[in-house]
Amino acid sequence: MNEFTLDNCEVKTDDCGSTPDNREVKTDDCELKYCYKYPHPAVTTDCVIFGFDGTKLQVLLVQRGIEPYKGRWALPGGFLQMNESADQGAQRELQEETGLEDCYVRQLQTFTDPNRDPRERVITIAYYALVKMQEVRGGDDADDARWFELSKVPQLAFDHDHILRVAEHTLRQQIHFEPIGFELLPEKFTILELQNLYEAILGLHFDRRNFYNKMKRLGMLEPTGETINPSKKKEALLFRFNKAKYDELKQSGFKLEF
Amino acid sequence: MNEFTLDNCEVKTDDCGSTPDNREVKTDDCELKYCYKYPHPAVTTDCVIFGFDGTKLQVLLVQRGIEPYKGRWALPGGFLQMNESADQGAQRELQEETGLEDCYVRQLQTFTDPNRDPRERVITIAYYALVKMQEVRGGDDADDARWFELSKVPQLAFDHDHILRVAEHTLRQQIHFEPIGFELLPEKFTILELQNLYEAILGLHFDRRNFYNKMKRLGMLEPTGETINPSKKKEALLFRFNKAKYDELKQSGFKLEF
DNA sequence: CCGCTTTTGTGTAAAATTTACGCAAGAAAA
DNA sequence: TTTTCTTGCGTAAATTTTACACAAAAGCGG
Repeated sequence: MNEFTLDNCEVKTDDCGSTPDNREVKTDDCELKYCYKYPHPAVTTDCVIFGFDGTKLQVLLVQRGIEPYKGRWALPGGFLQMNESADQGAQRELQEETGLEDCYVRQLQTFTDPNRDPRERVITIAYYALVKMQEVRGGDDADDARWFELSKVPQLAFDHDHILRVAEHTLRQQIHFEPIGFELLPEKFTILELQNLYEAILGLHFDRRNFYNKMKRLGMLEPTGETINPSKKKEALLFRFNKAKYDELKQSGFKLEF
Repeated sequence: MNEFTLDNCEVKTDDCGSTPDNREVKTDDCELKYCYKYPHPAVTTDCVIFGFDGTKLQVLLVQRGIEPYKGRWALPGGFLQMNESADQGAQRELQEETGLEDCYVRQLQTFTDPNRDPRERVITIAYYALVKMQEVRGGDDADDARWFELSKVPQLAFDHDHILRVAEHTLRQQIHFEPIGFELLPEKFTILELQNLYEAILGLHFDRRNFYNKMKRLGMLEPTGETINPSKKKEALLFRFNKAKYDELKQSGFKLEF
């Protein structure tokens, strides 16, 4: 608010309770004090949180405690605060849900169907995040949050099924340009885990030896010298992602393909 | 509004004038009748409209008639209506500005910096559109709309410079997966025009003969039999985009690269 | 009309990359 | 001890990309 007036004016009186952290709060006996000449939609952020267990892609969902869609699983999310950007809002939601501070979080798309929420007009700015599952602490409060294998996600609340499909599609596209897969893996990983991840994201199958050769040639994998033995057969080498090498390659204009 | 109540309630009284088509309307003497318990941001859509003149990429801008940023050029846009999706809103803006009905329009990103509008909190859902410049009629009203060569865009209003940069980047990425270039070309075009377009979008230079061979091998160009002679030297063959062939290739899982 | 230059259509050999496998060593299972 | 997995690493053939060559069409200056 400053020297310019807008046709939609906001009028603030005194405070009337804490600001809403999510859509669950339900109080009707309170003054409606934010008034505009024209209707404004409510704005939320929702976040598709992807994880990887070494074999399959997973997504973190929360169970709704109230109507509408009470009992259904949904993407974690909440109302956008007036003093934060949507990026900050999504990061805040993610932190509340997983305890993680610095993750790969990107805006996905904004969903605006006038009827996507049965209560009032709500548009949601959707995000997707890639996290290392191992570092996520369980749900803060009761266990209303759970990882689901991507192929076993139940029907979700609102249009969240649709949002999830868009997120999967975007992840598939994104991996062609950035090595975002590494955001989903622990610091040290085997080639097989890396290949499983790429196969899970792209829905393709690669020849094990060709995948190995290609990764080696790209030079973005750095041997740790350590080995691990999950299969109880031959020992497998552990690698870590060589970010310096990736940045170097990116500068000289290279294209990441699989 | 239905059986579920939300902590933010909307109260409608009688009508108070037409709904706003854009942020330019300025009336202060009118009742503020849309009230919510918590503050709601205003929501607009803005559209980056790309065109191609055969050599350079262009963008359609409008000149602002009022404060803030009066006189500055800006992306065409306006407030989101409560009964339309953002997609419909963007399409409507585009139609008003260019007269075109069926264009390639995609959501770009939502910009939510709390201070991006000096008047009140406004978030904008940005879109980008690809149009055939030849088919665009001049600005409806006075000539407040103009095409700008991408490299000659002046400083824009609000955060529209930033939005434009994001749109350019997205266009560059998008062209790797879909032959969206054809949306920018007239129905019949020469190989040289197509190459100029790809070079303009990607910021690269290709060898003319290799580009020709690659396009030919992909099989998405269909000779029209006609020729054209813009250079006044040798006649150039005119092609059209073979969408059927593209759809066929897409189904068998091919990747578009340049 | 004649050489000269520009523009366009088409090709081809070498370099690089992708694809399809082969092979052997380590370790548990039979 | 033999078999069966799993993993590390290599290599030849097919395909694609890259770097050029060449000639026909057409304007231009003389």
